[in-house]
Amino acid sequence: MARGNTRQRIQDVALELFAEQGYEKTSLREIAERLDVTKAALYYHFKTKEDILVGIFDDLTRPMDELIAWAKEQPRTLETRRETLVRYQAALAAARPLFRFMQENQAAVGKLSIGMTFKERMHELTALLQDPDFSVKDQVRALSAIFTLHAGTFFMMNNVEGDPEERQEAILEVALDMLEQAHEGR
Amino acid sequence: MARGNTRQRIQDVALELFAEQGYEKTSLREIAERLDVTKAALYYHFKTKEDILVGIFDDLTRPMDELIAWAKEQPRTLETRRETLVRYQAALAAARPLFRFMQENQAAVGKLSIGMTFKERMHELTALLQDPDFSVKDQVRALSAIFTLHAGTFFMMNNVEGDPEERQEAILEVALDMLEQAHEGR
Amino acid sequence: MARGNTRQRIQDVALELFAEQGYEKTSLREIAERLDVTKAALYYHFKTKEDILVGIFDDLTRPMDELIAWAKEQPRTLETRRETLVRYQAALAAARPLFRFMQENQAAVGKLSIGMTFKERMHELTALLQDPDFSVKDQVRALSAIFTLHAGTFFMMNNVEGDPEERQEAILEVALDMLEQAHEGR
Amino acid sequence: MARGNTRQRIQDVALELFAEQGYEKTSLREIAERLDVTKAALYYHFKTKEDILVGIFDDLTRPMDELIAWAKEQPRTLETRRETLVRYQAALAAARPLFRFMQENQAAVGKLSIGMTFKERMHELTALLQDPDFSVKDQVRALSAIFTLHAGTFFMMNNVEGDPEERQEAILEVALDMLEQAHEGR
DNA sequence: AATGAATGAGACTTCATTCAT
DNA sequence: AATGAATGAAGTCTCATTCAT
Repeated sequence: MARGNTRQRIQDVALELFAEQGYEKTSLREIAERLDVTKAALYYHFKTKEDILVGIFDDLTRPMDELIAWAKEQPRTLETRRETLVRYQAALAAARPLFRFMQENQAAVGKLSIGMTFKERMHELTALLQDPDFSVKDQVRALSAIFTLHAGTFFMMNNVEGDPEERQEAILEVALDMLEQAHEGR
Repeated sequence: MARGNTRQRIQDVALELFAEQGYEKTSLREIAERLDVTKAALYYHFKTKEDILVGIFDDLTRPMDELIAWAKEQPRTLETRRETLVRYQAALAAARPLFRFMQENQAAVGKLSIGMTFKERMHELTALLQDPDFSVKDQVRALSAIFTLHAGTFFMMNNVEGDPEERQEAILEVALDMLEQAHEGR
Repeated sequence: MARGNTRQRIQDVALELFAEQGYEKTSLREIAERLDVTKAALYYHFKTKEDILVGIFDDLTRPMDELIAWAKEQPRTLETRRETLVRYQAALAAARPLFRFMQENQAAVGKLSIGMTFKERMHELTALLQDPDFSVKDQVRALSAIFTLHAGTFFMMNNVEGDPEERQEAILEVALDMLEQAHEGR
Repeated sequence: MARGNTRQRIQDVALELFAEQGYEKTSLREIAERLDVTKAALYYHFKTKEDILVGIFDDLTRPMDELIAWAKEQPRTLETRRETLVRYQAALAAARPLFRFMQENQAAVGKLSIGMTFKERMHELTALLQDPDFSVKDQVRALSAIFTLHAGTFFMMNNVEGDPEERQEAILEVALDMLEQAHEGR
């Protein structure tokens, strides 16, 4: 019935299942069944299982890539870094299943060709928050700012009170505080 | 020939491989080969593959359980919480492969019977750092202190300069700072 | 090459082997080899080993079901019951491998989901031969009529002389005699 | 605690399980567990799994062997045959689990070295009921007498009313009637 | 009289993948 | 754009059996 969008639908369902059960634990049979297609149909659209994952990454990491590209062109100021955190939190919220998947499947995906790409991205991003004259402690602070956003988005849900929006705001504030403290050098 | 310690050796090798490649990706054949035993021998010592994992958990989460037990008996003061963080970092370092494994295999392990148990432990631990009159932001700070330790132990290695000890010290300092800020209510 | 009939061929070969060696003793490898297919091919057509058996039952018990259905609609007279025995002997001959299999594999099959279904069928069939005012002895006679057919079809081959047809006739006669004696109440 | 009778206990438990689940489906682990011994202990008393079965047969078929031996020495009269049936029903009742097991596991046991032995026994027994000048129909009758006892002991329980003793009596009566009819040649 | 540890064979099952149609 | 049929490799697990102690 709906036609031409099958490729997209495969990716959607796949990501959902990968995030829920892990990449290894999710079989193509499951994906196909959920879409009411045969396994062979998946192979019309993707060359391998890994390819489905790569496709998802290509689509969903774009916001992050754009964020990195943008940040690289800005002056390395506190203000830029604040904005980077703000945007990163938004990216996290937007591509939540992808990030959740990546956080929970590092081991499984580690050896796929995309794995490195992701770690590289993380590395680039965190590097942008660092300043040449940060002390070790300040470097930790800057990094921790990023991870506060991560942990906040994925783990705090059940451990902290407050309505979601209030919580998200608080998380961002804490992350920004850490960034600032790194810059204050104290 | 080697006698009596086979069970332990299985657990050691298994954890190593699970951490390296993920639980799903690691086959019993691999574990057996590495130990130069047959697969059937594994089944003499453990009823299922999952059982191997459970065995590992039972052994390695003891330090964490003891930490929680200890913290529960202390007065809920800043001083107790500082000490909790200090000890937690040590526990993290001691059971590093286990924690690395858990961090990277949440999806795969999520549905095993141990999953919940671990999340419960985390919940209890983080709850001990919280104070009834913390603002939402302070709650985030307290939680972030724990995750700073985690991220510091597992992700910072390649992203922050300095020799390992210096780094560990810096990480702990940052975590303690966050805890203090939560208590200062600022 | 051969096409479309694989499912049927699997069932045929499986029943043959099950009857010959028993259900437990027959491995899927054996079935596959005899068909010159891979084991995996079996799983394309049947979800489990048990499923193969269920498929066979569904197909081969139909004659018996039809016999029961037919008998239920008839008046409960001696004449109907005579006809029931006649038809049952024919059904027995037609689905001989199935019945032989069931007779020899009761233990193995007892716990499969079909087991009960079969016992129920037998129960229904034997009930149709009983009359409300039969004495206990006459009830035994009616039941024995059925079992004479069974025993006759499967055990007498080597124990009784005469050519097969003559034997089958004699078996039926004896069974009918017993039925009549039950009705005569003597 | 109880000592020296382990061999017997193994046989008892084994027969129980074999009868219940079939020979193939019953594992030595199960038997050992039920006895609270290790599998290796079974091997102290029996050389193989099949050996356990052979042991059971050797013990429990004795009554049947004695019955056959006795019958062989008697004159081939109707009276002897009546007595043979009476004694056979008693033997059936006494060694019920064994017979039930044999009836339900023919396929599985068929190839064991004992299998033939049992069929031979049955053959000898049924032969003793036959007379040289029986018509085919009378041969069937004589055979059916035996199978009436079998069916009566194992299948009629739920299909015929009356208290057990009454039922057993009726079964025997029917079997004897058949035998007599064979002799009457009608 | 029995155990603890281990093995080799083989069972059922699932998976990603292919290819003619 | 997709299916039906099949495969080869591999996985988890169970079993009967052995043997030093």
